[in-house]
Amino acid sequence: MTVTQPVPQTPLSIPLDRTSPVPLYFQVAQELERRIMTGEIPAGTRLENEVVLAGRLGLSRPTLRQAIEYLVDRGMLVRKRGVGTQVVRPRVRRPVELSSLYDDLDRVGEQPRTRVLSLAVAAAPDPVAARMELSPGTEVYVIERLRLARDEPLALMRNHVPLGLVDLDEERLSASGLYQLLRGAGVTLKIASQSIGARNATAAEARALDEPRGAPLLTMDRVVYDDVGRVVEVGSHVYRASRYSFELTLTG
Amino acid sequence: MTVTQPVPQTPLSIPLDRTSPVPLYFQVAQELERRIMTGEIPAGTRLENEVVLAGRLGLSRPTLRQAIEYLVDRGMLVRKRGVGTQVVRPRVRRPVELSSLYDDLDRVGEQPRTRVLSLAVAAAPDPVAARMELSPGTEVYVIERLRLARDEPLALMRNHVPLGLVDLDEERLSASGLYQLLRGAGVTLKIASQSIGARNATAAEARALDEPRGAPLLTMDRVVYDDVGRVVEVGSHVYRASRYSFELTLTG
DNA sequence: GATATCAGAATGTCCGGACAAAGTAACGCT
DNA sequence: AGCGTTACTTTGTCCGGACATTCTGATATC
Repeated sequence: MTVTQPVPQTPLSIPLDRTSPVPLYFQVAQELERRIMTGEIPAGTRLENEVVLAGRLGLSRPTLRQAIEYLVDRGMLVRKRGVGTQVVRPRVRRPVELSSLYDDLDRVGEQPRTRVLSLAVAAAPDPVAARMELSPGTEVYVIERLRLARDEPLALMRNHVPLGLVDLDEERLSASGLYQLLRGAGVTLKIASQSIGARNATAAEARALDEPRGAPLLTMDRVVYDDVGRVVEVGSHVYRASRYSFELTLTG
Repeated sequence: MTVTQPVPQTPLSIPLDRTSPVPLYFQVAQELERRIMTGEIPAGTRLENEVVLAGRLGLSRPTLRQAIEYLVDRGMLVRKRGVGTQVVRPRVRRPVELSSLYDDLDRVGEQPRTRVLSLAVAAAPDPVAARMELSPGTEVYVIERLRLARDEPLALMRNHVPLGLVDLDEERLSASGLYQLLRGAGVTLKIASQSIGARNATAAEARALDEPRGAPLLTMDRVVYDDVGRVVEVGSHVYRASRYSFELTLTG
């Protein structure tokens, strides 16, 4: 038989603030996440069983379970009935968030800039109207932008946004991302369904993106819904494959 | 002010089998999901409040909440404190699963076939070894396959699998997908981190995939971990962009 | 008439307890 | 020594209740 590896185990102690508006289960989850991320609790560690741990922290088992469940959902812990709860190797990236390219670049210090090529209110083309679940010919914002990072062109973006959600103007679109503006207008982005493909650049695209003719491009078509099921944005973007790729994390 | 749209509401009744090994909350969740998917409960419907509904179904509120939570996580319901729970427009696709191309094609009846181009045990190239968290030069399975759908070439796939997890041979790889074999060997695929990009085909790739020279290809690099954090597979694949795209759903 | 306050309704959090199911390991029998 | 059985540990499911927080709309006030 194989020798079972020693499984480190720590008697866990977490300070809780019962006067805080932050829920107790979330305080526990956050603190655990921090310790796992920093390596303070190394991968492979087995947590004490729920009953004991709840007792030690002065919490009820349901509350502690809620904290653990939160981390299991995020892929940081694994539970097995009859066995216990174990810390999984921390993964750098979270499951893809519903963020815009602008936010992504901004976060990693890539100095995003936007050049608004056109901004108009016009009838949505039929295929777009269909995806937006609007009757053909309904007027929507039509936005075409060029996104740059570190002053290098990165992507051509065409978006369609229904009227009435947010007031758009060139200045604001240049200063921040579309999603920031939507969120700022009280829209809660909830679900997006997207399709990622590839094709060669057209002559115009190659010119705009400073790529040679026939250069490979990544295409991304996305429909975004808010928390009440409305379509809030339809996007059709092309990225320079030489400078961009999609990173994502899947959980099973 | 805008006229608030009428919100349909249904007194809900779900038959429960308390002798079944299927948990009650899951019975409720499944039945609700079915009715939402079939349109029996249309989008926008507001559910009765949790207390009343739990009473009607003969369940406790925590149990009912567990069912609702499951569906909220899957993006089919939306909850708002002080307001209620509402049905979101059903989305065709679930958040991306950790499935292999073979399974995907099989499910939609695309008649997947695999031609094993080479299968060997060899030292992992350094970059691969690094991604697999193995010391340089460790021997692993090296697999090269051509995936066909409806007898048309679709993708070139190169995989690296550590030894000791599963015994691979050409026959079994031809008959099913790699992930099926791994799962069959008791490996629980848990988390994958992947990167999707694009580039032009090399001459050899173009030939194998029946594409013209310089055709755009989608590239996908993936590292898959199991439930105890081991790397179980590293894949580096190229797809014909003319015949394939990645579909995925994000939730925020 | 506009604003502030208040009551009602709904979900969010938390507790304590009970039994079931699954996996592990020790035990006892052959 | 090998094998099946049993006991134990641990998570999974379920119940009932209590109070907090947030949102909506009606009421009262200025």
